[in-house]
Amino acid sequence: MSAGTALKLRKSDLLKVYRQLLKAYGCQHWWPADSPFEVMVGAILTQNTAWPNVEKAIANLKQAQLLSPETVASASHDQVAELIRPSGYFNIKAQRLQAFCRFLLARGGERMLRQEDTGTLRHDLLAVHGVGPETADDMLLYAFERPVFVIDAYTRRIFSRLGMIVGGESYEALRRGFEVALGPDVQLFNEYHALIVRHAKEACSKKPRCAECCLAGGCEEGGR
DNA sequence: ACCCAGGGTCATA
DNA sequence: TATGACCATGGG
Repeated sequence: MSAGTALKLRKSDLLKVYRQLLKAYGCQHWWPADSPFEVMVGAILTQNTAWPNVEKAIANLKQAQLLSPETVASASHDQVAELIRPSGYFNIKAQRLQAFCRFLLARGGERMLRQEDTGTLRHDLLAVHGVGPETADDMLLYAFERPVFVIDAYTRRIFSRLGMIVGGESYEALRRGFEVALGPDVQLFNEYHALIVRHAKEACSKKPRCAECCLAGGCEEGGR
């Protein structure tokens, strides 16, 4: 629902930050995956987990020929769990992965879901056990190519450090804030979030605050 | 030997 | 509504 006071973000400010990031890092070509289904799997596996661990898990699934909704859904819990072990939380995530694949199959597959409007699709994704706001939005933006702005811990840290948000806003408030300010733009949202992650991961992760940050307002800090 | 990572769910107050 | 516990591996 709408928060009492809608988050006020200026388009010019957001675009300024975007240009700084783009200039510093260049085009990121996200999401790192070979197919939309792989994007969705990655979105679940990367929950609170470092990406290199997810890559190992996905490689295991590929090697076992388990990178399709049908095969994941029909495999045993233990087999899936064992394959995705490197991504952490493997019991929970095996359950989530299989629940999601069952959902895909029950809906007639990815092709059918593509025909839903964005609002309906988002609602349906969120109804799957283990798919929360960020996971759903990763899927919507990077697998379904819908103009949904993804909010994650990095987004909160960077923009609160820049003084553009407080940081404690609800997920929905932030998402709507960015979407309203920028206007629907799949390519922009895609690149923007990719750049945010790139910056957060590699920029000033070792210093509390980076003086030569590519963002003029100052960098995020490493800790939580 | 810590700290933390591209979250989400569930139980309590 | 809002915290806290829990899930678990691997890199710094």
